[in-house]
Amino acid sequence: MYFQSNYNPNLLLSESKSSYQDSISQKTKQWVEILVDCPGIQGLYTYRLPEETKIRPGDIVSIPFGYQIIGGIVIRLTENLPGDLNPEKIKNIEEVVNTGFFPETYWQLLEKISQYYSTELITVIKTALPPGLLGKSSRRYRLKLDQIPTGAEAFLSKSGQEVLNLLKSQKEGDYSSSYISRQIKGANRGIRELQKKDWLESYLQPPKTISPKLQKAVTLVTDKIGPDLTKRQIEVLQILKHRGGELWLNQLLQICNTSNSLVETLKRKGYVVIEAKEKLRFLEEEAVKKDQPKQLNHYQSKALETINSIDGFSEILLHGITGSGKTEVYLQAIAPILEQGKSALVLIPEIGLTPQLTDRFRARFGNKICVYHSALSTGERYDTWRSMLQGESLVVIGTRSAIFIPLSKLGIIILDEEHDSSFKQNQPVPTYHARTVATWRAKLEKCPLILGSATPSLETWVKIKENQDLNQNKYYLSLPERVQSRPLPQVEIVDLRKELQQGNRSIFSRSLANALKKIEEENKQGILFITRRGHSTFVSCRSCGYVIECPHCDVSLSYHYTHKGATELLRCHYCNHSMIHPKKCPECDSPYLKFFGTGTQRVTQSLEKEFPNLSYIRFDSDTTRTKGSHRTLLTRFAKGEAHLLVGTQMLTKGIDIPGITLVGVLAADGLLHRSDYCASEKAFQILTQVAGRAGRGEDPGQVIIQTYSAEHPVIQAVKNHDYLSFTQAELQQREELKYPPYGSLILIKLSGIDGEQVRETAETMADTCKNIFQEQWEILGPAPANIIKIADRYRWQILLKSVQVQDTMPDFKALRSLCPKYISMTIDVDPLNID
DNA sequence: AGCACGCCGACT
DNA sequence: GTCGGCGTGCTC
Repeated sequence: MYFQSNYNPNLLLSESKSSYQDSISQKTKQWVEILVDCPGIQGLYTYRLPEETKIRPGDIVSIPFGYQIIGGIVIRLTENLPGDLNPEKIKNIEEVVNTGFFPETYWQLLEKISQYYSTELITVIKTALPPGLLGKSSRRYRLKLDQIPTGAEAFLSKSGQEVLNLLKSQKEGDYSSSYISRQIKGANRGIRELQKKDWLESYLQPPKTISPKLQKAVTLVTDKIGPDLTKRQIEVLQILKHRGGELWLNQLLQICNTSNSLVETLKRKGYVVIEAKEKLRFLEEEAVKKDQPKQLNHYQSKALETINSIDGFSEILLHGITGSGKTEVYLQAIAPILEQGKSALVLIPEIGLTPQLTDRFRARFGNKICVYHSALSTGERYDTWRSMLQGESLVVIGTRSAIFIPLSKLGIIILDEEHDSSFKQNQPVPTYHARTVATWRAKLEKCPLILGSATPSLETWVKIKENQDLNQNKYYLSLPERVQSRPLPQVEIVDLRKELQQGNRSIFSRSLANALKKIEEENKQGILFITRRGHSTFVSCRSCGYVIECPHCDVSLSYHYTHKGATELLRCHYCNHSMIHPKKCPECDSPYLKFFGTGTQRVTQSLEKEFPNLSYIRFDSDTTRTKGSHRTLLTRFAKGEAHLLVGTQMLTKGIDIPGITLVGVLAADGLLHRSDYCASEKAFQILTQVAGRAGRGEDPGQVIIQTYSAEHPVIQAVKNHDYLSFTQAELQQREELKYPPYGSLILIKLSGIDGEQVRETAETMADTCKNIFQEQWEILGPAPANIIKIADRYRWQILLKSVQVQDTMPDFKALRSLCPKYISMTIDVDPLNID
């Protein structure tokens, strides 16, 4: 009964073991796998389920663990004891603390991820749950006051006396172990001494599963103003009403400059209620001015109409050109969801880069907005998770990892900029793609999933656009027009080869130079976009050609500029090794050691020289490292403090500043020539996105793209704003080679200290792969990775390619057992980067 | 995280 | 010899 309501066995877990079943068979399942979770340890342990106790996955329990009692989450019930555990040693579950915290489908989702991405369930859980979500018991000490004789100090060591005196200062003689240790150094000795004398007892305080910071909130419960109110009381009520009917008590007192007794009277008279609520940090975000839903254009309202008509699971591609008002559609699609008391999950590529977007959500939904991303402090993240426990309807805006937030009653999932590669996790396993996980989650929660983009990924395009007629759960919605029918910017392509032939050695072509002049004269604003190719700002000797390389990786070091007068540093982008920029060439002693490449700094130097009157703001990873600096820089720019914003990749996302009339791309080539199968797609997306920053206001936009490959199909497609023919040409190539979205890829990555050993392992593994996976997978490699050494580890890889899309991945157990301990092996399912 | 177990130096 | 330092490893 417990799991059947939302559980369709054919949906996700067809090949899984019997982990979730109805409660009738619970009798035979006396073993429970529990996720033990406190700072320091997070792992699965098996416990015995006492008879008569009923639990289901997701319940929070307290369990004995070692010498303490801690909190845990029930993951699944099993019949057989895993591994070689001795049944005698297994302890009972102590108590069920909380039931129904996690949505029923949550564990099915995690298990699906575990299977598809070939990752241990526990690793998936660790990725999904913030550590220390549950409390653990704390050790406390209490004096046995009646046993302590007067003058006891005389029998004690110095440490013992200190502990005794500290405990005596508390009226119960009771303190936590951590408090005592903090107050007295070497307290352990004293504690043991007192215990030995039987003057002290120790006990465990059970975990407080939820340890909310409670604070009193005042809520208005009626609108009428009765005759029983004093003038001052009416004033306070009106202030409260004006502020949305609910405030923290201390805030109210401060704002109204009044006292507790007045509010108590209001409570007694039945105008307000005071209740202790969990204090949540995100509610204290600065207030943003409320805004109202905007008038939609024809396409927007048609899209919204379709979205609103959907009930249950469906995948919607919202293909809206840059500036077409996708966000407004999201906002109005979410509003009815909240009215139904449900929640919405909004995933975006990077929070820091899009303060404008979160502001717009705040302005519309106020404190129902909750922002979640990986840069949150543990405390902040913990708060967000705890607030889910409340079951309130919320709008969570977050990055990739927010797909794991356990919102109950999820009403809609939105992935904005769905083509963005930051939705894919490359580094630790599971190498999940948030878009893929979102599809599963929407399916499980029976809610719509909106994928929004100006340049949809080919996967999404094929999946939804080309299949929309076959499957009623798929919708293609198009916003082909900018809001208020503003035109897309003119895109001009400048061939840098011709510039050079005609004697222009500046990094600015004549076209771009003219446009910059115009910006200066007319006091407009623009963006200069630099495509940084991995390690473009390498340092090389002009005399002997020596290039300074990282001693640990197979790459050249990049020159890093922080600020004027700072030590000049060279840094490795891969292992973060850094060294002081040498004055002379280490090889030939020549002083002509210079850095090459078109980094941001190089551009700003040229800018200062050629256009001394143009002011600019640098916007790259060097200037935006600190928290909130994106916002600061963007606000300054939006206020018109500078003519130009000069930066890299980051400029492509979420910048919506009406004043921008010019977008210049200095050298598009860095994006064009890469070995990845999806290089063209990415280049097209990035260039289209930057171009789309221009002309969002009253004045029309202009885009100038400088390149050495003017005839490249990507460049031509960007020039013509032609998503469709670019996509068709690209898809044809993919189909011929059976690359995604027409086939599946799995990348097996091996690395180790000894290059020869890694190579050998890679070879035996590739042979094994050929034996066991041959029927469905073509095995490419082994081959050394593009950058063969990173952080002193040599890297080899094997690529598995399937000529059809696979939705279950092969079992890699046999392969894993072939991997020696000293070689690390990761399996990247649906890799985006194959370098 | 705790706590035990175990292996080394300084003391009644 | 033993007490107590802390380095290592386990907790179903």
